Amino acid sequence: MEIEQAYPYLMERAMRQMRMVSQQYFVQAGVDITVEQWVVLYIIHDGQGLSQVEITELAFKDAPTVTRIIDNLVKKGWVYRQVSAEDRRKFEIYTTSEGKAMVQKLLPTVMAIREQGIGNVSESDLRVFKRVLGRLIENFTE
Amino acid sequence: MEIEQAYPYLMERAMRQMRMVSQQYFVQAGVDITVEQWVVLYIIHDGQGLSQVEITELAFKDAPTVTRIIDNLVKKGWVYRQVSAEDRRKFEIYTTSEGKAMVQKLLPTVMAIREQGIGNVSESDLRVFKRVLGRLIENFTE
DNA sequence: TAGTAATAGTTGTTGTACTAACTATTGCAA
DNA sequence: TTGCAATAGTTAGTACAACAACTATTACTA
Repeated sequence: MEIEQAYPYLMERAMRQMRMVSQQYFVQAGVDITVEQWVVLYIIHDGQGLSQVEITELAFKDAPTVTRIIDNLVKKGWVYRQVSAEDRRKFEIYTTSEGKAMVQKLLPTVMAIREQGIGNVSESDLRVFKRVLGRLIENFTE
Repeated sequence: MEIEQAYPYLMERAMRQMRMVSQQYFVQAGVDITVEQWVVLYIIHDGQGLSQVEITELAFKDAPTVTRIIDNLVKKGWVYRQVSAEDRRKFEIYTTSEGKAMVQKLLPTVMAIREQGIGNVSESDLRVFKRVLGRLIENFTE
């Protein structure tokens, strides 16, 4: 069937495999966290005090999704919201010490996952791969 | 921020852009269908009489998801289930004439979308791109 | 400065993703 | 042939994705 050779299908499949493997590793590490939660937690950890809009842009997700993921991260005690002093519409989002510990705990796993995916891919192929991804993003941005 | 250069982030972003653009084109074509519904509809159209398990494997989705997508396609009158004569646990799934018409209507759009994504990518870069995707799939399949 | 537009974030709805638990049917083996 | 494992599919629960509608606050403009 021709669809199996189409690049969107291959991308979908690769993403799903990667997500499944990541989730398994998180479970093995004894941490109750989803891949999406990890992405947002890492962004918050890396940029302490970001607003939700800024997180939205960095995570490339929409505002309601980010609201809910942060809700979940707050419930788990890993991040907290603080109303901005300059603009009371805004929150500044920070990691708690538990959140920081979680990032430190998972970071090696995340790096290992990335490496597992492209360990046997040459530098030049990886460059081409990223270049094509960049083209796709451009070509689908009106 | 380093995360923006990581390949999983780029893949996520490219997929999301592509999905958004596809959805817009479907709306412009005046058809109420999601990208996932399109994928499943196309597979059913291409392989008349497939069981849900077979569709599950081809679409690379899980069984409950396929059940619900087919439910939605049935509601829209594009496909129907028929209990298998040999194995009464199974359904054989077929497109209705409306379903076939829908595939014919959308196929050019789908091809155009694919082309829009990689129109300015060289043949050799595309080969490398697909090769790396294949590696990723292998590397994340235990 | 009053009125309105823009911005930040939330809530609700529908559809999909994943897991687990379930029913119905079939296949296999003691 | 009974009993149990495997298979096909569904249902339930939680989380994320996309869209629309909403509140609260800030910024702009006549």
